[in-house]
Amino acid sequence: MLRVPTRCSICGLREACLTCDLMLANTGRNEEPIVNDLHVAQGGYLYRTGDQFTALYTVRSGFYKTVQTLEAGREQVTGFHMAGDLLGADGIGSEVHGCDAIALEDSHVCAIPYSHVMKHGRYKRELQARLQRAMSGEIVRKHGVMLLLGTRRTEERLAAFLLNLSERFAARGYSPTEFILRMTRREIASYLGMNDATVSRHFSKFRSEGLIDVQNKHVHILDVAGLRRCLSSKTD
Amino acid sequence: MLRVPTRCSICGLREACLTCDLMLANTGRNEEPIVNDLHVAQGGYLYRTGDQFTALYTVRSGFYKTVQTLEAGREQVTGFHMAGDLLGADGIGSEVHGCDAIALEDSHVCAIPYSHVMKHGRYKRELQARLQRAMSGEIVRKHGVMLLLGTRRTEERLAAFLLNLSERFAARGYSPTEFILRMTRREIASYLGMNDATVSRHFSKFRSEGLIDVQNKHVHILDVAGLRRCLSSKTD
DNA sequence: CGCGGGTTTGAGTCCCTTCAATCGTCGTGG
DNA sequence: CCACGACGATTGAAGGGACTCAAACCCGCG
Repeated sequence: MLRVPTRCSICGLREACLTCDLMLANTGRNEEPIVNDLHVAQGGYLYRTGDQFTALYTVRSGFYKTVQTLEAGREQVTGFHMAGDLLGADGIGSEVHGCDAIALEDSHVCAIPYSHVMKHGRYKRELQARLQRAMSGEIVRKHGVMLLLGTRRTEERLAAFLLNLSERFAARGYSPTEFILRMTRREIASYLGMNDATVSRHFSKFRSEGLIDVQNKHVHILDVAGLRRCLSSKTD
Repeated sequence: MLRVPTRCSICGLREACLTCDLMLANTGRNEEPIVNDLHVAQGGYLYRTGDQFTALYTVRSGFYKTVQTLEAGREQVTGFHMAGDLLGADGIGSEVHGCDAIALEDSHVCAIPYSHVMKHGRYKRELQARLQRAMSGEIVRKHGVMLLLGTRRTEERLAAFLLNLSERFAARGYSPTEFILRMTRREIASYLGMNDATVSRHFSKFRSEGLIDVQNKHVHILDVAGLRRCLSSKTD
C-alpha cells in the first residue's frame, strides 16, 4: 500500500485535484517533496502579477479572487475560486503570472511545483490528462463568463452569478440556497463588468420580488426557478 | 534524418504548432497516421457544439470564428482564429465540443487526434509542454477579452480589437496597418459585446478622426498611436 | 460612542441600444 | 450590360439601461 500524506488521503476534494496524483507519483522516489498545505491569510497574495511561475495551486479551503490590474490602477476581478479549483495555470505559457491571486478569507492551498508536473507527466498519463482537463475546464468557464458579459444585461448577469455560486456550493456539499458572500459588492461588480451601485440595486430588486433574501454578505435564495426565469427572460 | 511530411517541413507557422511535434514523434512508428491538412470551405463547420471531441486543430491558413449558441438562437462569437492558432481545446475536459468552429474563408487546418497527444505525450516532454503552453495562452487571452468586456466602453473595445488584429497580422508577416476583415460587423459586435450599429458608428468616428481608413471589409490603420491613446483615454 | 468602510438609494446624465430607413455592394439572371 | 434582389453597412431618431455623483445608512470595531 502506498504511503500517501495524510492530507491527501483525508481530502474530500473532487477528482480535479492534481496534488493527490502527484503525491502518489512521487511516492518511493527520492526527490524534493511537494510543497503542499500552504497557508494564506485573508487579504494575502498567493502570487502577484509578474511573479515567476513555478507552481500550480489547488484551493483546499477558503476563497480566492484573481485580479488583473490595468495601467492606471483600474483593476478587474477575473475569477472567484473555491475548494478544489485550480489556480495559476495562466502562468504556464509565459512563465510569469498574469494576475494577482488574493485570499478573500484565511485559506489553505496545495502548491504543486510545475517541474514535478512535467517530470511525472511523462510516467503518469492520468496525471497529464487531469491537468489538461482542468485547463480545458478553465477555458470553458471563461467562455461562459464572456458569454455573460457579452450578451446579458446586468440583472441577468447577477442572477447567473448567484446561480453559479449556488451550484458550486452544492457540488462541494454546502447549501445551495444559503451561503455567505466572501467578496464585496465592488468585487462582484468588477467581475460582472458593472457598477457596484448596480449590484446593490439588483439585489434589492431581487429581494423585493421575493427571489432572494439578502442582507450584507448573507444570501438566501428563495426561488431558484425564479432566478432562472430571470436569466432567460429576454430569450423569448 | 527524420522523414517529416512535406507540409510540416515547409510550414511557416510559429512554434506553437503541435502538429509538427507530433509528426516527429510519430516518425518510425507503425501507427495510424495523423490526419492533417483538412480542408474546410467558407461557411463550413470544423466542429459543432455537442460533437464528440476527438482531435485538436491548428489553423494552417484561413480565418475561423468560434460561436456559442444560447437557448433561443441568440449566439455569441467567442473568438477569432487565424494561422497558427489552436482550436478545439475546450473539448478536452468534457470530451464534447462546447462551441461551433466555423470557417470565415476557405481554410486548411491540421487535425491532431487527441489519442496521439496522450500517447506521445508520455515520451515527448516537449510536446506536452507545448500543448500546456498553448492552453495556458488561451486562458490568458480570454482573460484579456474579459477585461475588455468588463472595463472598457464600446469605443475602447473596438480600438483594442483593431490593435489586436494588427499585432496578430504583424506576427504572421502580414501588414499590421492594412488588412481585410474576414468577419461581418455583426460578428465583431457579438465578439465585443455590443450592437452592430455601434460598431459601424465607431468605425465612422475613427475615420472622421483620421485614425483609420475603412470601407467595408478593408481596413487601413493610419494612426496606431492615436488608437492606443483612445484605449487609455479613460485611464487618466 | 464615534469612526471608517462597505452598502443602499436617489437624481441626473449619457452611452448604447433599438427600431427603422437608406445606401452600398455583390452575385444573379434577364 | 443593366436590372434586380439580397444582404450587409451606415446613419438617424428616440428611448432606456447603466453609470456617475453624492448623500444617507448600516455594521463591525477600536
